[in-house]
Amino acid sequence: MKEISKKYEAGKYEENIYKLWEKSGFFNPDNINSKKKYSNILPPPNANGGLHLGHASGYTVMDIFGRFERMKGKSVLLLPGKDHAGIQTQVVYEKKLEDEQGINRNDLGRKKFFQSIYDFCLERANYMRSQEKKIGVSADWSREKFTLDTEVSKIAMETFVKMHKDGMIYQGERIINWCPRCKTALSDIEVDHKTVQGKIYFIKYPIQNSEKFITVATTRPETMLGDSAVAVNSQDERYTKLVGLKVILPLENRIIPIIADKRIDKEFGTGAVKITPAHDLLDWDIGQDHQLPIIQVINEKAQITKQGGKYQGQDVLVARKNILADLKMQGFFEKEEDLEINKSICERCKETIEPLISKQWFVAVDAKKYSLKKEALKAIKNGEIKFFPENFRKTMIQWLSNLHDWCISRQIWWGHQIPVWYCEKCGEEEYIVSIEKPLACPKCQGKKLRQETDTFDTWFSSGQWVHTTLGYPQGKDFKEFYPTDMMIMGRDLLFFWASRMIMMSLYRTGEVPFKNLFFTGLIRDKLGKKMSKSKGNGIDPLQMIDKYGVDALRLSLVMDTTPGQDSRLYEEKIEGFRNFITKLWNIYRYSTTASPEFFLKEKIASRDVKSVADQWIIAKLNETIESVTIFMEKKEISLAQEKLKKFTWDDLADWYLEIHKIEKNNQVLGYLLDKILKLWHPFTPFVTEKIWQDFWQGEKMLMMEKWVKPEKKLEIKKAQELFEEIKEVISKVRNLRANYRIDPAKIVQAYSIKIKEQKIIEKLARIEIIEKLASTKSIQIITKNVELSLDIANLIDIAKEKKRTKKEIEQLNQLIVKIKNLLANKKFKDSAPEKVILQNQKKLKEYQEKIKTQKELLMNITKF
RNA sequence: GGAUCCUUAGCUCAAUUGGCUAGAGCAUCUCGUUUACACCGAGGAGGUUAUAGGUUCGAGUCCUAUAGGAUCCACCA
Repeated sequence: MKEISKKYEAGKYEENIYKLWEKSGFFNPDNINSKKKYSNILPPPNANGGLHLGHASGYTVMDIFGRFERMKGKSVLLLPGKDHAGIQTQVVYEKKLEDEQGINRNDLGRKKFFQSIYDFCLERANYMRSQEKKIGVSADWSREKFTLDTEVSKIAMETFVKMHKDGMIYQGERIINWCPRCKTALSDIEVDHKTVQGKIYFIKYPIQNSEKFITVATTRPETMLGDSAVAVNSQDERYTKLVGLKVILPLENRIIPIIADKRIDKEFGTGAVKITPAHDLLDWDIGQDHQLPIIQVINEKAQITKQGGKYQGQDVLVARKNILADLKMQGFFEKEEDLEINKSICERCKETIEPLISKQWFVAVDAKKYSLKKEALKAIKNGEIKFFPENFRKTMIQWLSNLHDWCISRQIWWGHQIPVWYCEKCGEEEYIVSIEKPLACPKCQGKKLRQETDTFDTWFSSGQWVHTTLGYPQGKDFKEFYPTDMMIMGRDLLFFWASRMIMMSLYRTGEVPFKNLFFTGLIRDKLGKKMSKSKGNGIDPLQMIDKYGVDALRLSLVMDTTPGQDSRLYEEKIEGFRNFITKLWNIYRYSTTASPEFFLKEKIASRDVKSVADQWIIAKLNETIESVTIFMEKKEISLAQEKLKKFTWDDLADWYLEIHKIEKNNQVLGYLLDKILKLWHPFTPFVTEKIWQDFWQGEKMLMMEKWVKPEKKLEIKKAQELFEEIKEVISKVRNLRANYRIDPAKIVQAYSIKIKEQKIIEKLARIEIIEKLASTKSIQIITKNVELSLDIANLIDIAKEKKRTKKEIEQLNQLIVKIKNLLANKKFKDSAPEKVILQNQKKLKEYQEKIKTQKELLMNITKF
């Protein structure tokens, strides 16, 4: 006989099993002959990265649904890809260049720099791909895409051209978030905020032709070089007289007005604010409304410009120090106070953001001809997309409602260069939007054209991921799989990505990109902290796979989780699921070692279901299949798994297998094993396929088996109740034995006037039923179909048993009163559903029976 | 300032959307014999579901308020 190891050695089989699946070709939907389609475009991870737990949990969910749908007979497409991740990758790569070669991007030049990142990403992508395969994702690798692939980017570029035609693109000098380290503009969403301890400075601005001052408060005194006004709240009585007067800007001696604006907070600082339109977002708005001059005093390297006079060339922080010193010397400095400041930082490199005026490209999100914002809102409000969790819909609606125009140009090299061309003769005022380089300038026929150097925001292309990867508009995949069924992502991508995909795909294709949008939560550590490299509290999924196997990791990532809700992960948890995998393995091991002729059974006949236990377990199985299927369809993975686990461990392993040792029925056992392998496969694909292959030897593959259905014909209701009763009797005996330390090896003698399933009760409760008991005293266990008298009266504490029984009677009495009252209540009868009423009636009967037997028992003990 | 989520056993989480005596796992305690499994089995202890009200025949679940925690968005001159 074949040796099977006691434990499932995951590492030994995983690679080969994945190869088996891959070789079969069924990851590719073209090889599945089915009219029913299911598609999920996988979110592309950053090509430069490595696999972390966030990816692992996402992929697990995607794969679970993918495998489930495939087993339901659909032609399933899970389309994988990689994202060039513009700024992030450039930041990483520049650091690498600096560290390894001591050079920067300018040393290489744009072309070489681009090419070398490209090569780097390609190499990393290979690595990343092998890691993704380890998770078990059943993705079609032959369709793998990269955001910079020509066919993908072409479609994304065409969107820009179309948007331009539709009047949704404009170029403008506006205030934007500038990262001095990345040297690029950022959209609002790419800016993070961080509270830091800082100072607020009070500076006196002298009023023209007066001895008086107006004091302004600022956290950034260096920007005063670019002030073009002082503003107060229009309702602020302290200052109404001053509005319209002029002040002399200290250090610069420029004359600027005092203006009134309702956006100024009276309570904050002195209620008077210096206005620097070039370096503050709110000041920019106020400056626009009051037509104030814009004076740029900070440049793109965060240094003072020529406009800043004697401070020119100084870094902002140096300039701040010098300016404060000069103000003090000249008597304009009033005081400083500590203040918590909410600093804007670059999401990617954490550098302090400088708001600057800069010429950038924008997408109008609410243009006349087509409103990205309104169309997306309409679709979402119409319920064209199902959200998991549902309340994220509201969050999305709110965010979209407040959406501002989107700055899409970045001054980095790693990305899609914007398809705009300038004529060298005509200058920047004239530009041509075209994917191909135009032959000549349409105005002057000049041939010297150069392309815009800016690149697109990464989200401009990844926001089109669904329809570009499917080859909109003519692609076969687009026609077959769009709109896709499912999209799964981390909840942090709700605004960044989900919203943009909805807007842009709707704009291009007229349809939403996906019908279901499922969010995973963040994976936190045991203490609920975010995992991060710097804290060193991260868990490496690959290490966990090596140690516990992928199936265990997959379970630990999705079980006990709720969509969109953060969850905690730690090794003990993974270990627990590894233990379950071992249990599954041992169910298989028992089945084959106990009966060498054992085999999996797809179908069995009613006559094969013989004993009460058989009937009971089949009924349990049916119930499990039913609810697991329903839960899966409702996308309740966690509940499905819980139900399955309970059946597998409690019902099958702990009860049915034990009974199988007493009364073997390999037909039923083979049938059960066939079913649980299929049910578990989406969740734990490796171990189930391994067991399956051991039986079928390559004849067929579990991955392609059909999802199971309950066989109601095999079910007999009566047996269920009886078996539950047998279980209860056995538990009661075990309970008594444990309570009174009766040696587990001791076979307790018992007498019975009424018994069913004698052999099972005898074996599992470790008792022996004999003709006549030696002792006249005995402890009784009474149920509907069983009456046992156990010869253990001399071993137990009678007083204690009496007390326990009395307590139970009391409890039952309370329950009975409660239910009786409920059933007597007219309102309850009128309004409660039929099902609930029946349930309660049944319950009442049960309690009444129980209380009867308990009373008998008490009487019996009292005799002693 | 606006919004969302969370608070259930010592710990981590459930509870099929308002209906069975609120369930699991881990940890803990007691005991371990069997034709799979000690990564195991049997049994026990552990709960006023954060607090206070309300709606309801019925509330962990719905509403209101309070407290604590988390997150997101906006603003902070």
